[in-house]
Amino acid sequence: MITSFTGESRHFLDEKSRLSIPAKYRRWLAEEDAEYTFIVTKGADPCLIAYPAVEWDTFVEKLRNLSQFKKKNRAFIRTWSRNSIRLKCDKQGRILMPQRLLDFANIKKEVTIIGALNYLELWDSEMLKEHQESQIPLDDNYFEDLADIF
Amino acid sequence: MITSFTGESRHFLDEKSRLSIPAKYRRWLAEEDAEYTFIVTKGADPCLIAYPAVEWDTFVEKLRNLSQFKKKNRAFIRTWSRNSIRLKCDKQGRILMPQRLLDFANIKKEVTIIGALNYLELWDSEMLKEHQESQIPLDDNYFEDLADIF
DNA sequence: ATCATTGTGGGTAGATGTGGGGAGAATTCC
DNA sequence: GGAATTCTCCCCACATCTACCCACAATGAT
Repeated sequence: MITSFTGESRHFLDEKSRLSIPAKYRRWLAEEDAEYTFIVTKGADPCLIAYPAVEWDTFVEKLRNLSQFKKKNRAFIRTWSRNSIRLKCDKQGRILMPQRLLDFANIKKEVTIIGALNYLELWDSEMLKEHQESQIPLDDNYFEDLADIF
Repeated sequence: MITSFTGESRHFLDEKSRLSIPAKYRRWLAEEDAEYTFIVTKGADPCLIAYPAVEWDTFVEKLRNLSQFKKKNRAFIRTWSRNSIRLKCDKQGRILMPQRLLDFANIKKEVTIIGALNYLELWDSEMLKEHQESQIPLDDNYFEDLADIF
């Protein structure tokens, strides 16, 4: 188990589409992965998700066990896998972001990186603001539901 | 166990019907197979499948367990086997694609290569866009389904 | 105050994807 | 059987992309 990612920080894409991963997250990763490998994929929300390789491998293990002879499984693996890209930080701790993923999350220049326990969320800062406004507020009902878990 | 293939990339058949295999996939293969051998076969969907030799062997192992005394098994094995071709990358990392397979997948010029964990899918880019069943939209249902697996 | 760390910018060598010539092997045709 | 044709795969070429290196300002730590 990896140290949980928390907090958020604001970074900028440079002209070569490189994005610095905050040093604190890289450091947490270092126990498991000296090469700083992330798997970046499209999120359920309009943002990108970056999994440490170790986390992601546990998903893959399960997907591999799905039979290829079911159409639905094939489509599922295809969709999952084609959108997931294995990216290694360069010596400066940056990741080269494919344009396709940047477009999906509407990332232009300023990026907000959110530590979400076992993964990172990469948001276009503007997008995040808009998205928050349209979100369901975390009202009393939500916390009542949480009570079922804790 | 091989590193899982992920991501997708867009390549072009040249006039000699050669197709470059993305370097990242070749590199992942290199741990197992210094000769970069793939077994290419017709997919269940209208695309081609390229297995690393190692993956192919485990697959064959399973097929061998099917009884020859069932007509359907024989037909299946026959179809599967006759369409499977062992192809080696040339020194530039390209594979010479047999016309018969290209025709099956309707591959003209532009090819989308999808890393699908333990195999690669080769799609004609147009075909992939049109083939609805091959895609699962990244909507709420998709992520709900994910929850069933993980 | 000083020094190390971090995030960002940019030059450049090497890797990568694609095109095409040509030698030798394989196949076909007479 | 032997010649002609096709096929395969090597090589070289070259534009583009990647990831290294160095640099430096801003920040944080001692």
